[in-house]
Amino acid sequence: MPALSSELLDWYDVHARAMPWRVGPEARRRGVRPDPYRVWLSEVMLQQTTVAAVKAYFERFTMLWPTVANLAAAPDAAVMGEWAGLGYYARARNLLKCAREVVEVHGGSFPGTRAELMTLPGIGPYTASAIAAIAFDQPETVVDGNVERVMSRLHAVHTPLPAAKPELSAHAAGLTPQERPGDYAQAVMDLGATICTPRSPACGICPWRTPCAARDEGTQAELPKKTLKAAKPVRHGIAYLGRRTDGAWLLETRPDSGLLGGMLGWPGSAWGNAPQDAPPVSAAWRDPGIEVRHTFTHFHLKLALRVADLPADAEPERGGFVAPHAFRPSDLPTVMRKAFDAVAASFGPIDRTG
DNA sequence: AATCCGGGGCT
DNA sequence: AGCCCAGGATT
Repeated sequence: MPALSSELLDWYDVHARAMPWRVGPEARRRGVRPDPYRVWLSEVMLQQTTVAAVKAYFERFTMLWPTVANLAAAPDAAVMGEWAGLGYYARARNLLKCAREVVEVHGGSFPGTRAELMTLPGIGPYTASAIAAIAFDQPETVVDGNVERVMSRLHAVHTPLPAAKPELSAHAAGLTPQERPGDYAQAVMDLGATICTPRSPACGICPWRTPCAARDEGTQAELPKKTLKAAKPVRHGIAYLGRRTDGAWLLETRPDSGLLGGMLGWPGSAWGNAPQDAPPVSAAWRDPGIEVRHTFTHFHLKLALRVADLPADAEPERGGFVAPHAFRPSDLPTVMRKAFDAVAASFGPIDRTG
């Protein structure tokens, strides 16, 4: 009887999904090796993010910056703007730090061991193992949400997450083969993404349906168990969308740390239990009667809006003016883009007579 | 160990 | 409307 890993690799040989950053099992057999830069970039983008959401961003980044040296040389604002909409913006800040460290400390080549990769910004236990296994074919064990789910079912682990993490990691490590570790790592994650899904797993076509302990019990849809999460509170705020007579928008780059850190946004109040006025400049602010709703990781936001036409000599206390040709709504994180989309039509044509 | 960080897809 | 996440940094 073949080892469990062999059965999964056989399945992967047939069912591996094509992805822009992936070297499939067939090409690997011909000796093709993945570019560590592309593996790293894709794995960082895939942190807490689905394949469908990542694809367009990956294509755009690799077109603009084909090598890690190209990315390292890019202006911060360009990278943050291209990352806008993908979320978890600390990833983008660490992406640049990491690229520059690879160039300056490692001569432009990613280190090939898990331990060395772990020292780089934005590369933690999961990503270090993924790069070592996929790009450098080292027998490292990859443990992400998919693997935890697959292991909890294969071994019928009823301990709730996150307490079960060590146990699930141990199960995963016990299955990692010495042969084709890169393909195996991707195979387990593909299995979790396509067959061993959170709800309604497709056990009938699963390559591990026979050894699966949860399927024996009929508990596969209940696993992994999780401890209940706290309910999300509602916060309120006000955002100010001001446009000068020459068409320039009043925007600010947010502080490097914290929520939406380093991203472009509309100046506004702090977000708390109740909305409070905090105009960035004295002006005839109007209430368009529109409320933007947005949900972050740990709270719901209800954002009131104010709009104003600002005089040519306006001197705001916060933020700066961005000329119309330099302003791309796609540079904004989603909540800020929602605010723009909600009121953009309420601004009239630009007065070019000054 | 607990908390802080987006956003999209699914049911 | 609530649920699920292809995690890492910070404290």
